[in-house]
Amino acid sequence: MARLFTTELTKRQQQVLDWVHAFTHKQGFPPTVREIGAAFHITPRAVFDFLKALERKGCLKRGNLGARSLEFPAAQKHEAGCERCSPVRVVGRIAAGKPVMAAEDDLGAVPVNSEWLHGQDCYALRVKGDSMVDAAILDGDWAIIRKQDTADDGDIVVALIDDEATLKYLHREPRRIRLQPANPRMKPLYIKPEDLQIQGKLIGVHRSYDSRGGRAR
Amino acid sequence: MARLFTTELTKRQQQVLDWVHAFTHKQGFPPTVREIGAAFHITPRAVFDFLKALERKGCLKRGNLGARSLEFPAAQKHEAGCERCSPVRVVGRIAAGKPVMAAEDDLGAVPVNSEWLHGQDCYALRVKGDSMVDAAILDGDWAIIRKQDTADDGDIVVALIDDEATLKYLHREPRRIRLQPANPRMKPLYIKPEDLQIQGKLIGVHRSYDSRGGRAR
DNA sequence: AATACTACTAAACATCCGTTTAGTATCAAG
DNA sequence: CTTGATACTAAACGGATGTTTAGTAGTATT
Repeated sequence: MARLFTTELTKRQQQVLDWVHAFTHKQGFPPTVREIGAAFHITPRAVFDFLKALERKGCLKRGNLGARSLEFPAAQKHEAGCERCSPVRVVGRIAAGKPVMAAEDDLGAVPVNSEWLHGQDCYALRVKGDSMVDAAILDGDWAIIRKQDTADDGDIVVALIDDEATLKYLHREPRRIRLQPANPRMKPLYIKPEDLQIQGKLIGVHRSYDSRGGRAR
Repeated sequence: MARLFTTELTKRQQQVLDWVHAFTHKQGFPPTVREIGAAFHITPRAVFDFLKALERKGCLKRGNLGARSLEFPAAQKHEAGCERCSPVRVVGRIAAGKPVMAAEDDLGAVPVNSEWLHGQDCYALRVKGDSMVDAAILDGDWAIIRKQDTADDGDIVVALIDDEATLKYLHREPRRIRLQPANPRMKPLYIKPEDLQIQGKLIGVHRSYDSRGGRAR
């Protein structure tokens, strides 16, 4: 083997990537291979090679939607948001067998009113299922969670049970903990106090009603 | 002259614009006319008409770079993974005899995910009462409203009745409009179609839980 | 010397793109 | 009744698009 796999970019690749980024930011959409080619006085085929190299190195993703279908992973830029809000990372989904606190899933961030956070470490989870409907928390809502390992009686908490995270009411009983769903068709979960693992406490809920025409994909 | 120039969008135009915004934000680049057409089951030519109408009304700009060259005015640049927020003015309370659209009450602003707004004129209302509990909207929640004077059947709207603003489900019936609360203990309100004054449509909900476990202020 | 990656050119291909031409139908205002 | 806007269909045009095939040349590592 001649050369090992690298994620390092060559000077030329960096120039191309920079230009593509600049174009995308200025125009609101990525350039075509010929637009890139024109900027560097090279043929479409040369650009094609650059894009493949940049994709292999994880700098962009070539979609399969034809013209201009370039996607850029993660956020490189965090521009002027408003002062009153902070981006809160979305770390996963709850109540459906998916673990929380897993490796960063690149699910983006949700802007939350800074006043709600009180400067503490928070994260967001996308709610799945309707175990909390009676608490006015619906499937698809974003639950804003403050990281803490204790909570008060009656709080809505994120609890970890068998590597599954669930959103439930916390109720302490004499010799056990009751994790109560807010859904009459669901039974409470009883666990031993020493098995209780609280991942955080619910401090807020965000919901979006998307008005979509046509068919959702 | 038959009809005066308007910047108001029709219901259908609004649906198309919403879909285009959603696509752009999700993909990082705008859709092609055929992608829009596929979503609404219409021909490219019909989409072309919509884009021209939306351009005339200032909702977007068709570039001259061929495929996907749509630009959106206002602040919103759609870069993948970069979510931002915009401050949305709080203009009052609802469902308790207080008028909306009153003089600025200096109730502050709520930061809302820009993704939800689609660059359109929105405002926030503090919910009072439990007329919408079954729709998972509680007393004290912030209702994020998009200003519009029409809505689809089944939408949750802000309707003005005798100078009072209420949040209700909109249902059109043969000779009347039914404004339905989401609370079994409350009766629907029937009004004549010509008396219906829609102030906006619910696009989002924000809720904050107090640190003591109860509800925020 | 062999291997692998970089950095390109030239020409071509099938497909996809925005747009055009030519219509149909509905609605509302003057 | 006309005008203008909305909301579409059907078929087609020319050009732009990503990609492929077939190369050349240079560099760096093994």
